[in-house]
Amino acid sequence: MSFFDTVGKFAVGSRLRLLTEKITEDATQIYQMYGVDMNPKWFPVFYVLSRGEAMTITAIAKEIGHSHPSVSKIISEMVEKGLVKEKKDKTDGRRNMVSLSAKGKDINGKIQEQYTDVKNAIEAISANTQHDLWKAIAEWEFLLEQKSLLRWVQEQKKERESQKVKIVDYQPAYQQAFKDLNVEWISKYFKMEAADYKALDNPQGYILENGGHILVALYEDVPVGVCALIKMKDPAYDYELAKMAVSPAAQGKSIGWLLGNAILEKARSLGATKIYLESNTILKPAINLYYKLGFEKIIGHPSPYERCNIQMERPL
Amino acid sequence: MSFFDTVGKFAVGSRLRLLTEKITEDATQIYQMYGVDMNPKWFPVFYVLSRGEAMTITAIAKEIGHSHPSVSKIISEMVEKGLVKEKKDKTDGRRNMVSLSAKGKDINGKIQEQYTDVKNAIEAISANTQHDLWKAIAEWEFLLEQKSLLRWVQEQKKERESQKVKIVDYQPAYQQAFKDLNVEWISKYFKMEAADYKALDNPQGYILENGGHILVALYEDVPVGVCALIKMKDPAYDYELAKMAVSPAAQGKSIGWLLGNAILEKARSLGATKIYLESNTILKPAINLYYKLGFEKIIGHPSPYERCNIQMERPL
DNA sequence: TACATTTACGTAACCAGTTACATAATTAAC
DNA sequence: GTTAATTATGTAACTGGTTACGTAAATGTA
Repeated sequence: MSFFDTVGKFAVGSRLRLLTEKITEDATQIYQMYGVDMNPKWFPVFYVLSRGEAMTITAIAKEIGHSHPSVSKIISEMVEKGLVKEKKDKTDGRRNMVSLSAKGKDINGKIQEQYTDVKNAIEAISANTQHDLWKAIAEWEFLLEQKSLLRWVQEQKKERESQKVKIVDYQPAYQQAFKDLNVEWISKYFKMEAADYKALDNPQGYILENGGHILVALYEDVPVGVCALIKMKDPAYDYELAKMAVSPAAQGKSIGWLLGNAILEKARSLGATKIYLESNTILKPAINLYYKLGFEKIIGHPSPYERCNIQMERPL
Repeated sequence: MSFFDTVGKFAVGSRLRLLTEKITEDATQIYQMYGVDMNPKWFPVFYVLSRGEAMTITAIAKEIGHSHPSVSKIISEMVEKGLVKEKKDKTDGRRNMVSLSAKGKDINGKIQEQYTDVKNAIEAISANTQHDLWKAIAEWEFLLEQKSLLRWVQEQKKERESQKVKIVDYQPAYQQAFKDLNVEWISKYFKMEAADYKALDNPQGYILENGGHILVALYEDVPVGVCALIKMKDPAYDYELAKMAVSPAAQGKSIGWLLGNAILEKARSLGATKIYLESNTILKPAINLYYKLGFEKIIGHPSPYERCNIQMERPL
């Protein structure tokens, strides 16, 4: 089984499963050794009931981390063996109150020595290791509770992919992409307006030659995001951030974030001290991004666009 | 799920199972995220085949640590999906040679980025822990390979129980036990002889009053083992170790060992320098015990007992 | 007070593995 | 050259869990 040596950590799951099996396989014999007539899989249920209180199926399930049907099955097996007894709750007809029978309590007495021996055996094994399995499990449980493995992997993917993104200056070859990417979202959520066409059909004349700038995000050399910095007439601001668009196919690569930061950097290098933008609150991810980039909501600035219902600014 | 906090290490198995589940549950979604049309459970098989060589079912099973029927099922599922192809071995008609199909190889290309992201994710999780799960698993695998959990527990049990054994001096109240325990094994393997009855019916007159000693092992105050030190006439020896018997019901508690050591200690305190015994080689556990106690085989000493075919001595 | 929602729980079907068993092909032994 | 033992594989049945679903009781709400 050289498998794990070569495949590495990709197969933690498989490896854990095999270890679990190895640890579990002797369980039946161990119970026999102590003359305890119990199925190992009943143990967690047995244990929580051994405290004496009657419990409902779901309460047991929750405590031991099983599904309720699993507990339901275990209980009916234990009832058959006479280890536990069931009793309908008088005040709540749904509840099935389960508790240890006399025989169950008797077994609980016998099992105490087994507890200590197994516990000591596991501690003896641990004493022979450098790395504490028990504590490591607890840490993993905690970390995966906070953030699932899926999320951890997603972050790695995003990280790796964002390193493949290059932010470059606009060139005439990107005009089509600049238009297409913007038309895509504008026509999805709103209607294209006259001002849109002016800027998108002729970014050269309408944006760049008026002192503006455009940045393009390339993913594997394909333009997947654009963003413009438009020179404003209003003396309170230097530039407006506008025409920001990211291809839906390239989501999850932090392209908006990279583009936004690059454009702020560009503005800074041009000596700007305050950037303006306008948007619409139905574009939640965009608004979120703007907040993350340091923009703050302002009120009372007029807009030529019908679709805008929020204005923001970002001091540099 | 406070369960594990209170039950402690007795439930490692359960706890490992839950962690395995938690790690495994996202696997399907992770494959989806990378557009890889593969069932997570196929992965180990897929991985070993991705090295390019055609392999038999059993070779795969052995390498990944599954049973062969498991691999057999996985392969037929993968064949159905077109990921692998089967081919009967020409020189050995039993063998089913399995290898990746073109489609399988294609997926192998796509999956590479997934490998690195998952590996990095797991390393990122590990970096947030104090205790290294991966290394801890490897250590446990190794230790359980050497000695199963059952054996570890057995040792703990023996250790604990042997602490409940008390070795005490003979008293008339133990005469019945002294006789019964000896009759039990003698009549099981041989026939009771005249010399046996003399010693067992009257240990007081036959052993103690002739300068001998008897020790009794009590387990929870019940006599479960006996052993006598009989004064010898032969000037070469001080005492003979004889009439050692341990109840079969009390096996596995090291009683023979404790009794043997106590009797040697007693002999030493009496100033003896050499102990003699005779036995029969069909009593393998007994002979083993004598060797462990430091006895060595000698030849050419006459015995009054028919059943003896081996003589041993132990210098003190 | 009636109706929708939630909760408790059992049953059924599924899942990913296992062991047990049967069969065919190969290899070893007399 | 038979016959016995071993090996490779597939099929069936089992295991210890799950999710999906249905029903009845309790609870919340208009």
